[in-house]
Amino acid sequence: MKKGLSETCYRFFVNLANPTRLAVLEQLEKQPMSVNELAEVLGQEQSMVSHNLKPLLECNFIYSRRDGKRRIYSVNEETIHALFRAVKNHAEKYCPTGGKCRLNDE
Amino acid sequence: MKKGLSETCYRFFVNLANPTRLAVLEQLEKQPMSVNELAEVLGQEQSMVSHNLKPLLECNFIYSRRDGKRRIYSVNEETIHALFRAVKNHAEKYCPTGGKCRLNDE
DNA sequence: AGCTTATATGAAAGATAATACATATGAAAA
DNA sequence: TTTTCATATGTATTATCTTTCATATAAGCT
Repeated sequence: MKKGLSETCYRFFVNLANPTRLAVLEQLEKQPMSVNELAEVLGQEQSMVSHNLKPLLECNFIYSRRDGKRRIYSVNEETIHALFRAVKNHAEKYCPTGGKCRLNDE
Repeated sequence: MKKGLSETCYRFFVNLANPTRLAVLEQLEKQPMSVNELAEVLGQEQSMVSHNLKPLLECNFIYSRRDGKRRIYSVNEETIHALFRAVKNHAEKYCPTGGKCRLNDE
């Protein structure tokens, strides 16, 4: 198990399989912002957002830079945009209901 | 939390964030096969593979058709190929070590 | 019908991750 | 240098997913 591409994919998808982290990415796609701003926009605690930023940083899904005592996070457009587009394409064709979607019977 | 694209993405990525399911997809990309064949190739129990096929089916990542008493599974090339390519692209640029990869410091 | 092979399902146990709370670090201003 | 604001980290609890084992369904053969 877990060999080759599978293993890379695993780390990749585990990282993305989290509502907070996805919401963070969605926000950061709109504009770069700090942890506190993210926390406020998402209605989550600062520590929780911070915890979730870490794995996103480690896999280079987002970047960060200092700005005085704040730290501004921005998204890796290239990867994230390609990814979200792939999901969107799939969803439009195969998940019409948005929920459980078993189009093909038998 | 979990609104709009985020929610769709969540179901999507949770489904993929599993080594067994990824290995299944990787195998099915090579060729369509049955549960028992998958189980043998992957060195996993039949029931476990079967359990993991279910969510993949529900999200239309794979298809299935009867073949006598067997059931043959095949992959949704369109979605899965696009996805794996996106991961591969990202990995080549941002995950040189394959493991924890924090390229940008500060 | 009864037997065999193939696959799916249920449920409990075990493993893993998410969350909240408390606290620590870090940067800048007074 | 102490105070304040911003962010990060440690840890324990809770929640969630994975896996295994036992069993059920399903199809075809004798």
